[in-house]
Amino acid sequence: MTDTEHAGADFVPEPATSRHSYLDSLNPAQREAVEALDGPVLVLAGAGTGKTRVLTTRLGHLLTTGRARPWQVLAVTFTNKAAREMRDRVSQLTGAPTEGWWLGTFHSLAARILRRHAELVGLTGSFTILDTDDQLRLIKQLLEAENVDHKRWPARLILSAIERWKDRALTPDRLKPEDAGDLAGGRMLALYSAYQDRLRTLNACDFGDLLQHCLTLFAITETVDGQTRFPVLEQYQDRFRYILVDEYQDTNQAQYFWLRLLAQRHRNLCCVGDDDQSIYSWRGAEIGNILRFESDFPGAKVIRLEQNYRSTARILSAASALIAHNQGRLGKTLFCEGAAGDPIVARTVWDGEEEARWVVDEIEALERQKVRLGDVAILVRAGYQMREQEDRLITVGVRYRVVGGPRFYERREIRDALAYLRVVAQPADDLAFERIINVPRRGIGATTIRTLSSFARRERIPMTEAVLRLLPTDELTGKARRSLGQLMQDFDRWRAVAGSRPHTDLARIVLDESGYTAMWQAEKTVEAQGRLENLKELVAGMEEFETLAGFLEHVSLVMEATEAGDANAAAEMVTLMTLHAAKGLEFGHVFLPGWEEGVFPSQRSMDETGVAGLEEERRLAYVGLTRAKTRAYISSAARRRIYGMWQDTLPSRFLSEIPADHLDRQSDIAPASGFDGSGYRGLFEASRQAAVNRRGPPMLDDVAYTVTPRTRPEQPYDAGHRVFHEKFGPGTVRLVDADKLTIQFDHAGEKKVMDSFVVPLDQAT
DNA sequence: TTAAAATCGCTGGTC
DNA sequence: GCGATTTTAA
Repeated sequence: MTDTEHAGADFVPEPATSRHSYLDSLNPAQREAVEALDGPVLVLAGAGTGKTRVLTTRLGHLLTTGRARPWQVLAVTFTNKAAREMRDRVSQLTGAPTEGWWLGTFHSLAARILRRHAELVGLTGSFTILDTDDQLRLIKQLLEAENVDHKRWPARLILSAIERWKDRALTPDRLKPEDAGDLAGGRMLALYSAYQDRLRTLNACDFGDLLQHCLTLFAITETVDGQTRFPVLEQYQDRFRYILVDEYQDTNQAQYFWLRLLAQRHRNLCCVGDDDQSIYSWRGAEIGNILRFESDFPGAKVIRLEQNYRSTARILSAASALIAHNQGRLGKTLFCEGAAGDPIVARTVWDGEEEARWVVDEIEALERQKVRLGDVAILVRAGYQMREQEDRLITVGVRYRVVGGPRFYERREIRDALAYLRVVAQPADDLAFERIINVPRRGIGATTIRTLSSFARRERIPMTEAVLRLLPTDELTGKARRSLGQLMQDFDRWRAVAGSRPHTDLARIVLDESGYTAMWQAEKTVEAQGRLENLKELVAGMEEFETLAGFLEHVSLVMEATEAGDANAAAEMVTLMTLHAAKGLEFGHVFLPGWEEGVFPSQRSMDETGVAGLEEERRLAYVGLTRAKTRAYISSAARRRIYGMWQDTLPSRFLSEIPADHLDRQSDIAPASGFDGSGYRGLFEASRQAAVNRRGPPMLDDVAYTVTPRTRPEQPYDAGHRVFHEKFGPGTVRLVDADKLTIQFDHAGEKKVMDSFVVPLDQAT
């Protein structure tokens, strides 16, 4: 391995015998978690028990004691934010340089491995990473090509089926027809295969592929002296002497395989997580991974972090009592040394509007008590609950921010600009090409695009290649033909620029010469003005990166939201977000509106996955409560307008699962009847699915990679043959030049066309 | 090609 | 009941 990984070699670690002052401030369990370096370790870190501290200290400890060099440690997180935080804190702790560390998200680390061996899975090192938009566009095309009713089987649904399979490391060849059921009218497996084929043609990956292709690489074997070896896998197994994983309860099956294979050699795998905070099953997370840890890794040491440093005793007991209603959990007993604190306010109000009024009134009261607004959060179950909270906050004039809004890189102008750059960097990136082919307007309409894409698909070539092949023919008509010719020339020129000038210059040139900037300038609206600003910001943001490819990778893997407001302003704003978005955060005062049956727990979640769904909702409630340091406020409305219809609602069963003496029950209306689950129980049983009782860990067996041969129907034509062309009608072949035919059409004159556009006349019926 | 009309769907959302 | 997307009409 030749790269910058040895940059940390000049860092001299302390001898292992010296005292490490950073250990002194840890409690015994934390200290044990930091010092148990060898063998498999599971750190069960309850909410607010100093998990991040343990993770970073452990990582620092590995390096300071000289047990491992930075490039021998693999540290994996789920989000870029977590990775950044860990990187910052460890380098602060050890003073070691951070280059060359294998610290990052699953996807960025997998991409790093994959880029080095891309050829082995049929990609090149410059492969593109697609986002959801690209994926959906691709799937829509495939649905059309496969003649699937896209009303009945929306692209979103097809995509999520594919993603769930990838989460479980199920490639198309590992699926049986019954796995797909009647999805896409029985065409689902064909669609999945076609999707993968198409990605390979595009030299592209989706996020799932980053992991999946790694597994394929790891499964590559060779025979040396009659012994089976795994050349790629062993290389990384040898390298990573210590592996550290954050949020292990959120790992999916593919990630589990990936970790397990990498850890097999040194067996120094430390996973940190909390089964009670597993709230992502709907995107493939397997709580079973953490529940099974001890049996997966025999001899594993399990360390429980149970001392909570965040919340009051009241909040902690309430949350513990609530989560105790779950069956499938490893079990922890959280305790704290702080004050008992106030009971949780549980208020019943008449409707949603009144609820919002109450929440904001309470926030104003807190403000009068000198509580900073930055220390207050409103956590909702679903996005649709945000509006009425926002309305009220605006009416009253309380400053707030919404976490999880639209992101910088998801804005239209940014995606357009990136699409141009992607095509420059990678001519085979059809999805990017299609995005900008007629932006700004160039007179290339739906018909032209359909011609191009069907030709490209038939020939198994990228669209830009299809354009080049069709340009010298008459398949393309006047306006479209001229603009496409121009566009191809432009891209050639830009690619030359890419080789000679800095990529920020390239971006300016491309946006300018393509007419893209002009397009927004022509629109004299405030919105267009903002878009131009964003484009400037994009180009400015590119400065940080050395290469265009580096920048593009950053964009696809690190999709960061740019902060709209200043950081100092954020300190004085109420935070409004979903419970999911709140995981890992803490606030002095937490408002939890909408605790009603059907809303929270969400009816849909219970309908779809029964008891498992309910337990996940309960974990979400646990996450919500444990975000609060000093006070929590729960509210439920007696009726609520859902999808425009008024519905009477019952208080959430979660309220009745919190011991009454921890609650300060307040009500504006007649006392609400508590939840009595009797009517529901049968339903839950009936809809219980096999989600939980999955058997032992499935093993990764050998997956051989096969290249799909390029198939091209042979259609030998000769001068004199009678043929039929969809657009030009019947004609006679005059000249044959490889796949290009010159044909004298009966009604349309002489044209040059591609052979694949015509059929022998006797077949045309 | 654009604008109006109709339709859909509606839990969570990182990489 | 609302907003985004898609279809249809001009």
